[in-house]
Amino acid sequence: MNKRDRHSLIRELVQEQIIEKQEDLVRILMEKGIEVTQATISRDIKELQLIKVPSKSGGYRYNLPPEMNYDTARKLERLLRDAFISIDTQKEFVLIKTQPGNAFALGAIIDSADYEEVFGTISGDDTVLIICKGEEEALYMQRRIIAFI
Amino acid sequence: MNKRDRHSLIRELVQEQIIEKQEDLVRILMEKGIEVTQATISRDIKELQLIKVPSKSGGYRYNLPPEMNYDTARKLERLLRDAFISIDTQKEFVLIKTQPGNAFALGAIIDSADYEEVFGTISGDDTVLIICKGEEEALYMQRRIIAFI
DNA sequence: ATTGAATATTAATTCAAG
DNA sequence: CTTGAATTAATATTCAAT
Repeated sequence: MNKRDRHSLIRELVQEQIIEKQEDLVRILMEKGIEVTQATISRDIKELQLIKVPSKSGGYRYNLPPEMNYDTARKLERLLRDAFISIDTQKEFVLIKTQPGNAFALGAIIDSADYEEVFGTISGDDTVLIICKGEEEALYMQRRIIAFI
Repeated sequence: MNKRDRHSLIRELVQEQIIEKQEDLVRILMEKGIEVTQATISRDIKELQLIKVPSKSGGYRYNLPPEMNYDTARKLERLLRDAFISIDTQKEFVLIKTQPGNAFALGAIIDSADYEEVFGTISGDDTVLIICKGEEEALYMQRRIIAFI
């Protein structure tokens, strides 16, 4: 099993079960016949940006990173509904056209949302260029943004 | 300085500065003339449910607990807009009246949101009773819920 | 109930090595 | 580039003491 697969397995596991510590993952993976050490899990957790959350019940639990928060999402939604004109992708780029004067704000929100898939954004007056990490990511971002409209 | 004050100071600090480890808090508090040990900070972090977030830039950072996520918030919003009839508080209780058949779903969402202020909920067919941890908390919950409508 | 000192446990990193 | 073994560092807990 390669790192990529292990990562997605870990993502699943932390959602399904209560993982209190890294050794729990080591053990569960071992039971599945995947041998890794705590060192690797520590690196995986860092790369996946999993967070360790103190739970109400007194223990700890690893979890997926928090989604975009409600306020940010609402802002994005409002802005897109108000000012969106068009969206298109080309290779690893997503180009969003907005009503004049709105692109900068849009770019700022997208930046702050800190999407894993995004390398960076450049905003003008009525255009935001999102530079993604690849073509696939650009298509994904396009879908995500369309979902807000 | 008592625990309550220290807690709110810590909340502020993690928002203002990048706290990479518990010792950072020990040091910062010390500079402010507040002497605490790492043991206490560890307990504080557990009680405040602060999370340790691996940052994009490679380090770690303590942060406030994640807000309710977008999907949950949207569900709550939709349900309240559809089915909300009234809300009232009495002591530590918040009573929400909904269109028949909707209270259970509403209770479930409020439960899943895991509000710090909430002790538990009881849902019937058209009524949700939220039992809060106190009177103040009930008023706060009322305000939060009204904000969604 | 809250805390610190000491300790135990857990997590991150270093340092080869594949 | 990815990993494990060993190590260091960080964090949680225990055990008084207040």
